[in-house]
Amino acid sequence: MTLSLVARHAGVSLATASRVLNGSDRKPAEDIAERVRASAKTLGYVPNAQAQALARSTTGLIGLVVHDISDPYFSSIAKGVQRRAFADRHQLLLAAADGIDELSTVGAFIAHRTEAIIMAGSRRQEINPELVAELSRYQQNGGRVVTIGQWWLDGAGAVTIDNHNAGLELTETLIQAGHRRFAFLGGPEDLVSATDRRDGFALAMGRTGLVAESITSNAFTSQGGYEAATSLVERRGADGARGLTVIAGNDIMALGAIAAFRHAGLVVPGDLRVAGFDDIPNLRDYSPGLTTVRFPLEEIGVMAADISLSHAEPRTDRVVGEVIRRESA
Amino acid sequence: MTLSLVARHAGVSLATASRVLNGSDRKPAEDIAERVRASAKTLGYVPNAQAQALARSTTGLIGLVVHDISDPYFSSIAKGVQRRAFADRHQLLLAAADGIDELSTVGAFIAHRTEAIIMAGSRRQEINPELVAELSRYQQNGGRVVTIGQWWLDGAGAVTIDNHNAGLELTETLIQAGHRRFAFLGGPEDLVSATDRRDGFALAMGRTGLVAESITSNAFTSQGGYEAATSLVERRGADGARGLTVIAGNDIMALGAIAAFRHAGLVVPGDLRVAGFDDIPNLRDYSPGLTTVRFPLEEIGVMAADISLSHAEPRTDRVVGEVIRRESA
DNA sequence: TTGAAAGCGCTAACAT
DNA sequence: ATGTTAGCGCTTTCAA
Repeated sequence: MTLSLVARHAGVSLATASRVLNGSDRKPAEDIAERVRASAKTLGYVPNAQAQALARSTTGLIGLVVHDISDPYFSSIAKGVQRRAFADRHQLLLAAADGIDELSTVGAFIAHRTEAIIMAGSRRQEINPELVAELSRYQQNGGRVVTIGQWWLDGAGAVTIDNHNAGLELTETLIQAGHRRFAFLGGPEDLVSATDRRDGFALAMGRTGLVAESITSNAFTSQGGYEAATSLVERRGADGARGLTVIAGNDIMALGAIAAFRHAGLVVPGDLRVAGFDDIPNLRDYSPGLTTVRFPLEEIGVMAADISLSHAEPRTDRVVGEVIRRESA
Repeated sequence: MTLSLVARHAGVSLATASRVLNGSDRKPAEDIAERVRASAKTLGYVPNAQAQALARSTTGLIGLVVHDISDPYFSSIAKGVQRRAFADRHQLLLAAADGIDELSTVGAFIAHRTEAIIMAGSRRQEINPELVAELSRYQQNGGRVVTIGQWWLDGAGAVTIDNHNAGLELTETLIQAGHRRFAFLGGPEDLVSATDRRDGFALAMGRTGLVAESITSNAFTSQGGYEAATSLVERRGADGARGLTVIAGNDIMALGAIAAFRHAGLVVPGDLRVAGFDDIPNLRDYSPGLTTVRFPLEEIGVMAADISLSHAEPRTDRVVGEVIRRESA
């Protein structure tokens, strides 16, 4: 079903049919318009977005690249992005970039002429220069880039997450609450968000003259947290671990760590304390309640989409976390 | 940057440039090809997927509609779909359909000429006839539809999940293990997957001559489970609830229910037992370990994408659950 | 107000 | 093996 078929069926020109069916400033007469709509309805006309995109040179597409959509951190963000995009009649192209294929993923988005590309949490210590080049060219051609986590691309918008401050505040809060012996079960060394959290932790420690009993680096997953905790217990023995306050790189690592401690016969918060970051959904169901730093994940997605869709200068929105004390620490 | 610019820069025809850059059976000479590739590279050419789609009348897009992408059930499925689609150089259009906008969502996908539409878990007791009409027409025009959960559309492919059997087996397993007093905290009445699980439960009860002490219906969310459990305790008192085996409509309801029981001073599995369905990711971290019926969520996504991309007759794959006993029941 | 026609960037016959 | 050209379905000047 094409527009010209509809036009013929309604006995009008292509141009007129286009004007009544797919918006325009010029408004055809109401009787004509009605006839066209009727024809469209009976023929089951659905506009071809591809053809429209070609003619208007704008696609109504926005692209989101995440590390792992099954990670609650990213799926919460995705939900926000999708909601905001949909409200603006835009469609969401979703891709996962588990590292190496980031470039080809972005390439695919560019091929599809997405109006914006949102990069969630992929800021590594050393950014792939090819990626930067690709995204920069994309921007020069009118594409908009929004990064989530940190700002790391010239000319791009961003929703920055103050991980350093989160690490600092969480640690200070716990120190003020009387905690003294700390271990940090951090995320990957090459992820800026992970090292920022760790550095914030280290700063708080330094200010108080405390020294961390252990600082490790593992995957940002439940398994990563589990392994980090397991090896911590192996190295120090259950008795050595007792009394520690363990800060994990994020909530799912924290949950994995707690599971590992439990398997090692250690009870949280009885034997040791654990805290995380993010406040992922449904944490309320978890026992013990996890002490964490809350970030409004879905809202972050909305903000990123907002910047994507805006016509103004790309802006940077800052998000600061809020320490949430629960039972685990 | 357009193909014709590249062609001119390389001193060849549009057709030749197209052949070397974007596959074709006809293979231009290697020296020519090299020249074209070089030009494309220096000019930073990226094919316009829209134009290609128009010319080839195939978009390389597949659409996925889920209820809520932040629900681990759906995000796991989405991960599988995305992975499989990406492996076939296809892009994923993701949309959330919290009920009413299902039709417009599907409409948008059709406008974008997705090659297939995967509908995850939206099978309601009474299907919107407009939705069916829209999808049927889509299929007649060459689109492929795959439903996840149940098969409910003529001519569509499906990955069916045997919820009835899951409810049956889980209940029978628990009965054999000596459980006698059951309550069922089900999902929404209008969702077939929810009622199928409940019916399987009821069948197992009937076969053994047992009668459920309570059967309720709430939202398929942690909150739904929490409320169902809370009202159960309110109705029967803590003592009345003690000794019950509570089967929830899915895992997140089960976790919500356990939290509610805990807040009511009841311990699982000490005071009562709880089980769920799905085996969502990271359940291992949860304590007590949740007894559930495992479905290979990510694999289900892969299967659905597989059917979407296949050129053969749309098929229906059946997935049966596997009862996983853990500590909670 | 309505219509005719020139693209948008690319593919795929069809010619050469 | 390479080039010419007619579309793909739609928007949008420009004329009427």
